[in-house]
Amino acid sequence: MLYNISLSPKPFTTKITKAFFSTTPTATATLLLKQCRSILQAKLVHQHILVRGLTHSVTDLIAAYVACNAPSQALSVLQRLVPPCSSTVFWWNVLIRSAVRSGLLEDVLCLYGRMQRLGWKPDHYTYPFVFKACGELHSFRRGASVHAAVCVNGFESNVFVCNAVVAMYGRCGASGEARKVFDEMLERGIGDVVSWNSIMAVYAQSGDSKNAIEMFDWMTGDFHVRPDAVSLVNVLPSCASLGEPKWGMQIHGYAIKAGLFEDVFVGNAVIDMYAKCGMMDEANNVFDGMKDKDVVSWNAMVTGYSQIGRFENAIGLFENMREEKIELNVVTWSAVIAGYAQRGHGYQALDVFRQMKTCGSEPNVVTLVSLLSGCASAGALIHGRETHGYAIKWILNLDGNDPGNDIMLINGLIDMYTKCKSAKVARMMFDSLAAETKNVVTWTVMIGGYAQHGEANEALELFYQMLRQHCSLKPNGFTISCALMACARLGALRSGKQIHAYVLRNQYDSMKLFVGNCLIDMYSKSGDVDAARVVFDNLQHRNDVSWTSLMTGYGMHGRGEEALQVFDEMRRVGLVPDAVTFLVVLYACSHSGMIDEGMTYFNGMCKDSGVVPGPEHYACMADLLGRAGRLDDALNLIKTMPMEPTPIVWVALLSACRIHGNVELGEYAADQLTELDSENDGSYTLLSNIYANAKRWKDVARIRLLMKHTGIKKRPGCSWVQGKKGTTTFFVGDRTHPQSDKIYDILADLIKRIKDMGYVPETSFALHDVDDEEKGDLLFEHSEKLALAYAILTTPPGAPIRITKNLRVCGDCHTAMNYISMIIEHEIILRDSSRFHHFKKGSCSCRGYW
DNA sequence: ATAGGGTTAG
Repeated sequence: MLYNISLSPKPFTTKITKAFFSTTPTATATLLLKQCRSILQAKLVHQHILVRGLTHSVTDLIAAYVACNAPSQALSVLQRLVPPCSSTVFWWNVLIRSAVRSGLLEDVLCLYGRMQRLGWKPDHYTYPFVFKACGELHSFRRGASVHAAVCVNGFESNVFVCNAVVAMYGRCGASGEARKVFDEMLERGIGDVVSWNSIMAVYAQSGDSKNAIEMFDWMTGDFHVRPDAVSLVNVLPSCASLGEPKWGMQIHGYAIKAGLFEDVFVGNAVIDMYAKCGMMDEANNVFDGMKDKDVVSWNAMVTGYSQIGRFENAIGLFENMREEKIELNVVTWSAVIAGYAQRGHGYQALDVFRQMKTCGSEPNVVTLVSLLSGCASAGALIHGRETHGYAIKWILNLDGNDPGNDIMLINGLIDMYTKCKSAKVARMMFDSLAAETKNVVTWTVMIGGYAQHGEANEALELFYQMLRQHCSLKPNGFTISCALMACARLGALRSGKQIHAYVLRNQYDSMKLFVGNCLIDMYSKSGDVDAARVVFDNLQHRNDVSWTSLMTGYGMHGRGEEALQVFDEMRRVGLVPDAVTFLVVLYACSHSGMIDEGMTYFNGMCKDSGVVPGPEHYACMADLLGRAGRLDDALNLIKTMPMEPTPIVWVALLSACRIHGNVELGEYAADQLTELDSENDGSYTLLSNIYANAKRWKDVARIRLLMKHTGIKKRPGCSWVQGKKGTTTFFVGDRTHPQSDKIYDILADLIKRIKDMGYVPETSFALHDVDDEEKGDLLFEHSEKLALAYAILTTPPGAPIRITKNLRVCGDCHTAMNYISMIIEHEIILRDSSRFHHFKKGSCSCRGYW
């Protein structure tokens, strides 16, 4: 609080100054004050005035202190003056203005209060400054009370004051109040072009593009007010955010006609408008035609190209800027870094960052945050850490940092660490933050990080914690999407439904499509595809993701016919299938044994829809043919691939070999995988199982040794049971559950009973070379069997049992569950990594296609 | 008054 310091100069005692001032009269004091260039000089003269009692010089004294940038000294003089005193309000205004300019907003309000307590009335100069401060402080309460004072003191007919009121309400997020004041101005006939600009800015900043444009339309139409450059620059961003260029083009034309286009600000705003509408050719025309370009013009072009994915053009322009020696600023660098980051090229982003530092440009928060997102998408932990270090240095070197910047950086860091598989580090950062520091994004990146990282349980727990602890911090659409993603992973139908209810109770209008699609995905993957259908049918707007999510749901449930119906419907409404859509269609066929249909779609996708099959599509076909036992056809198809087969293709063939016990082809596929340096733990397990099935124990041992040597560990199988109180997790051979003994007892009893019914353990699904008896035991410790026993223990009779497994369900478990479903009072709904298995009285919905 | 940044779906 610079302005509260009340300083009286201490007596000055050097001989020289005494000698210098001893003969100076009042007039000389005034003259000297005008020449003061430092606080020290002003203080000397001040001292002299006090000693000599030259009271007439006080206004000059205040002026001198203001000129020497010593507002607190000026204030201390000012405060001793008593009204009426000519020109004093002027000096209060000068001080208030300097406080506004230095960003000392609270001081502005203090000065405003103090001047009134000392008996001065603010005037039409004072109020705009005070409103500016209220606006920047986003303090509606204080702004409104000053507005009331304006009305009481009869300033509501002053156009400057009223314009400031409009802007203040806008900054406080009260566009309705702003509009009221604006309308009153129009009624009084005192509105000017600045008033129109102000109300347009209010709407533009609150994201109300329609109203912003409507105001522009009225202004130029019914009211015949000539817009100036500011009007255009205010309204153009709103045209862009409508996503269609109709209004923007009109205003572009208007700017040319009105001769406002020479203004570099207008040109830049037009470029930006076209760029945001994705019309880079138009933007380029404007850019080429501009006489004066500045760095903003270039940057708008660079980011425009970068954001529509024409990154080569963006980089080209960037190179041009360097050639033409345009001074690159921090925005330019950040935009290029962000461009690389968005395309997942984290390493190039880092490289540009290094160049930036060599060029002597200082990075800011935006640069660092962009860089972090690049590291995140590249999974580059080491570079992420380097950036972390830089961020710490950067924060420490900063004075007067905006706290909003800190949290931005921290959010970026948390996101980077979760995406670089360091969820623990991320969580430590998250936990070390004070509750009031965290914002919605902080929670969302942490929840989303867990959800995507396979720790979906943690994600849901954190989400519920957020709901419980932070009534003031509401989850936004992103948060909801992340939480639903976690439910989808776990197959947590109950939690998913709760979140669905939460969505219905709270308004998530702006995010309807995203949240809706996540709900479809959640219901599909949690075993209730019919609920997914209801959500789908109730969506007002659907996009390709909505359709494919629903198809995935039908596909996972083996309801291939319905999936294909959805596909037809999707094309009927005019949506064009893309690579992902076809992948989903092919999987639906594969899971339902619709081999001919799958072949037809695969063969026609390029011809009919122009989608060239990629390795994923070939992998899916290998899966489809392989499951059906047509292993040679699968191999032949792989051989016709126009590109090198990727690991997933060989894995598909290998798993088909596992199902059909083809050792020779399996070895071939495994060899191909080794050649590709693929570190797929699943492929070793598959090959080992193939050998075990053929009773080639030496080879089983060899694989086991190989895995040991290369340090590849089998990803532990893991199953989740959905219960009333949430999710319970079981790993292979898990004995950590408090009711573990009971669980194993139940399981042993079940196995005994189904053995009597004819169940024979399929020991080839056990990984190790041990005698048959023991292998049986290992099989019984598979996580899905433990989960089933626990579910039987805790589920009320008649209620369905829902289990989700992280890997594919093992063949033995599948058989066992089929038997078990005959002797228990529950249906078993098991979801594994690829599809649903709905066991009901001894039969499974997958009909052998799994 | 114009340009850049962190979180979401198949």
